[in-house]
Amino acid sequence: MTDTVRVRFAPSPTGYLHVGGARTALFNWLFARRHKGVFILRIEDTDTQRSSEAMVQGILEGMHWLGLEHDEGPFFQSSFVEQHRATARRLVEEGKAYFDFTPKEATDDRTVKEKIADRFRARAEAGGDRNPYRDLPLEEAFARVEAGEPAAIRLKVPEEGSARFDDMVYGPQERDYSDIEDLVLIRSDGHPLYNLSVVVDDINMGITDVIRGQDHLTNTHKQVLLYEAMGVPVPRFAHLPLIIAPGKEKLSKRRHGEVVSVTTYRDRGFVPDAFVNFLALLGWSPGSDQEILSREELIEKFDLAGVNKAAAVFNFNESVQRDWTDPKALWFNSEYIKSMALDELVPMVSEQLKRAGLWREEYAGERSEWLARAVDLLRARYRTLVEFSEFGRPYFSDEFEYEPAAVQKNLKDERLRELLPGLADRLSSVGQFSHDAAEAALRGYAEERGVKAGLLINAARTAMTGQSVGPGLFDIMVILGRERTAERLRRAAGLVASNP
RNA sequence: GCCGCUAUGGUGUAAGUGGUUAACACGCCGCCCUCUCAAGGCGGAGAGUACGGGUUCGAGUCCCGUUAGCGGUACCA
Repeated sequence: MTDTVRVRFAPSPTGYLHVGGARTALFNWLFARRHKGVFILRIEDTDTQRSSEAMVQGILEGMHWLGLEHDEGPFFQSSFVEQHRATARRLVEEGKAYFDFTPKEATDDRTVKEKIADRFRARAEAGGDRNPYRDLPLEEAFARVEAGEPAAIRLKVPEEGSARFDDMVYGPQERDYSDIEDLVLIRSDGHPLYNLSVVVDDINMGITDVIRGQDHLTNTHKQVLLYEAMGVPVPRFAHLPLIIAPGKEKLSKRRHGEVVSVTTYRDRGFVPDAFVNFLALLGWSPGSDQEILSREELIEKFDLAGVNKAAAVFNFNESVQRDWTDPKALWFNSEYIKSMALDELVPMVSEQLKRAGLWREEYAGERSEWLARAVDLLRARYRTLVEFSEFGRPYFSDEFEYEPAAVQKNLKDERLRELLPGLADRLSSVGQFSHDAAEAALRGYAEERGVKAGLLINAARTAMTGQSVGPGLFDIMVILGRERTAERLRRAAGLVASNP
């Protein structure tokens, strides 16, 4: 037990990195870091039909964005197929596996479930006899293979007794051998299959702890059988509860699309640490009330004993635009945005401004301090980075839209047509253009003209940002500066509604 | 069909070896603050622990059954 912990994340590149995969990767990474072990990335690309290079890139990108850097790899399973074949062949020679000459059945993946049911029924009618090739003499079997007859290789599962292993999350697991079919190790076309490949690779990579989704729980018995057949020690296993869709439906890439893809969260303005924090608490708890946990705290507190057994609902809501994903994920993000170190936030916002075409070179130079102030002013009211370039646009550009509802609400009083330019003049004359000076000037002007300060304040906010909501007006004025303030106030006079 | 896993407010989770009115967070509602919206502060509604049986002085915690959801059962991964 003093051996170095070695874990791996082994996605198959048949799709983008989704939240379930990301959570599995995260837990492996946390476990490795917690135990000062090694985190390995292995791409299981043996399904050549469905795997693609683009998906490999997508997975790598997603992991990099999440900050889950691997210590070894990426290894590609496809480069180990010779070894997989050799292992299977050796098992045949040792009498632990056998050649099956039964002609391959055509499979169409769309109807597998029905096929399985059909097969079960047929088997029950036939009396459930076992494979006739199971006990074919070795010489005869090899002779037929030499002669070119296609054969799959299957593992000989014991006829009586049961397989068992102890799962670090789900506890002791037992399954009758009679419920396990002699699994195919190598297809008749020579292609190694999943259960064989993982086991061989995990052995080669010295994996000590296999941490993966619960969808592999029952198949683990087959893998344990394989370890035993090869005469090597069985690693520890930990299965993670699955992440499911609202309504406790299963998560489907097809149906739920990009809302479950990690890159969507990157593109829609999530802070990586916030998303990691959210993911960590989906199926795991530190056992305390603490919700906000830094990466370091996560590593320090991570423990498989705190992993929950029930599937966790990822509560996204595709139908509501501003609440497109799990509200708690959004809350974590806004929490990070408003309380993380400003000098970490500013580069993220800068990146967003670049993407939106709002970046100016001065922000990196003489205006860097101004940028930090602007970000600090806005951060408490935004939930994603993207909002800095959307709702935040008027702060970074002179070209922005006036929201009709805001204009309607705050620029409808006809007196404003004249008051706004008047206010601009008044503000131009204040000495130091500060928050307090601007406020004094505005309030004084309002009193002189016999209008409520609120009228001017709300009108000015809409005049300056096109919006009816936002930071305190005088903060807005200071951040935009005297010239822009005056200019926007004058410009907006033209928007004041003419007589209703 | 068969095998397995799971089941605490709408969601994520707490409640060491069974022991007072089931806790926290998100979300929701209200109040305060206030030039608006957030943020922040304060308060509230919302579960009697899927259902039904047991065991026990006592069960969210143990046992059995039912139901539901999910997973597996492939010459997919």
